Amino acid sequence: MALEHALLVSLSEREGSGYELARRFDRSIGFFWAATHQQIYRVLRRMEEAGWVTHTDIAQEGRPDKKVYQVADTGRAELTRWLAEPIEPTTLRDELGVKLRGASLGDEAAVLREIERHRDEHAARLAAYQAIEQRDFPKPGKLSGRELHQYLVLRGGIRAEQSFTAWCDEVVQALRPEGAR
Amino acid sequence: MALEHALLVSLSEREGSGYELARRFDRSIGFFWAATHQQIYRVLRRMEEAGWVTHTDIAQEGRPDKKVYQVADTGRAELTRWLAEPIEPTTLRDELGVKLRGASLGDEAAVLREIERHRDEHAARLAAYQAIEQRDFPKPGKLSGRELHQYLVLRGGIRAEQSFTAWCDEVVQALRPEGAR
DNA sequence: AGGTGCAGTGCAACCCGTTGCATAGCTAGG
DNA sequence: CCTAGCTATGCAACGGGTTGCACTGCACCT
Repeated sequence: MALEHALLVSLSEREGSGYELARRFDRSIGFFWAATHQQIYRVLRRMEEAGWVTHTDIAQEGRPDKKVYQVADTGRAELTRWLAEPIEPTTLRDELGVKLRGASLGDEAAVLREIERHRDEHAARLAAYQAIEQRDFPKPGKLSGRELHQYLVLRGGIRAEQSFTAWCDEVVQALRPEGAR
Repeated sequence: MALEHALLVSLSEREGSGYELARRFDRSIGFFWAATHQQIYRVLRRMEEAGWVTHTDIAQEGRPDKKVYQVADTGRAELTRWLAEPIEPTTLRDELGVKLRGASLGDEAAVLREIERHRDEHAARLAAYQAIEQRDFPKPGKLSGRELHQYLVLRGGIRAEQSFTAWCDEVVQALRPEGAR
């Protein structure tokens, strides 16, 4: 149920097409809620049927036309309603833990390499998030309102990636063969 | 695709019924991959059709009969194959980030209370995991093989909960109204 | 000249997971 | 005595998400 509301949040900040929303997600709400263009298109249509958003067709030169969506009153009301509603705390969901748990039933060295690969990928994401932090929020102490919320969401992404890479390092340290230590 | 393999890992350690597996998940692999009994029953049946597992009916007194599943050779081979295969690094997926991101479009105080509630829940999980750590792995330096892997998975759960509660605290600190600081 | 990549929308099929419900008998507590 | 909760399995329906594919036209690189 969260994709609808994530789209409402994003469209409340600025109207946009499905394609634009997909790219925005990659850079911000996507830290907490990823989505493909397919899904976004489908959900936008459903939301329009429900009257939460409306769209305007925009003709472009040299590019395909696009549908720019705006939040309607009903959508704003729905978002407010949802924000006040409690949600279930989530649990981690990562296949890597399953692999590690089963490592002794297969090629343990391969699992270890996989963990190193994931560590590198998460470290790269961490670096990307930290670059955004430095560039867009150089003085976090002065923020308030919407900007402060955006910053705190980014902080969540940073903390998650830090913690994951640190865990991978712990695992690699513990499993690296004796000779390599 | 990971539930099948999580079940294979768990059944490789010890045979068991769907019900037992559901409870085991709550205490170990569940840190990384949660599952309901419904899903487990369905997947076990599918796995049996594929020849990965077999079951024995066990009659019990005063309790319903149960189906105890064992891993077959094909299942063992499949698990080994999967363990060597690369998987995609995951991204965080938590509605709470979406709510925080949209907080200024609704009742901000309610969102803050929700974040505090989640912090408490995650802190409780952290405490539960740490209790398991103390009880089952008092001397982690001496572990190796399967036990070491189990311990490291638990460490992943602990780190994730620590990092999440710390993030919630950061958010609460930053958003708490001036007077309350 | 040809391939890659971006911008833009969309269909169809599938898989995974959740929710609500049903059944059944035992045990423990109020 | 009755209700709640545990053990144990399962059906049916739905909703969310992923994957593969299709079409168009421009820009850029080799």
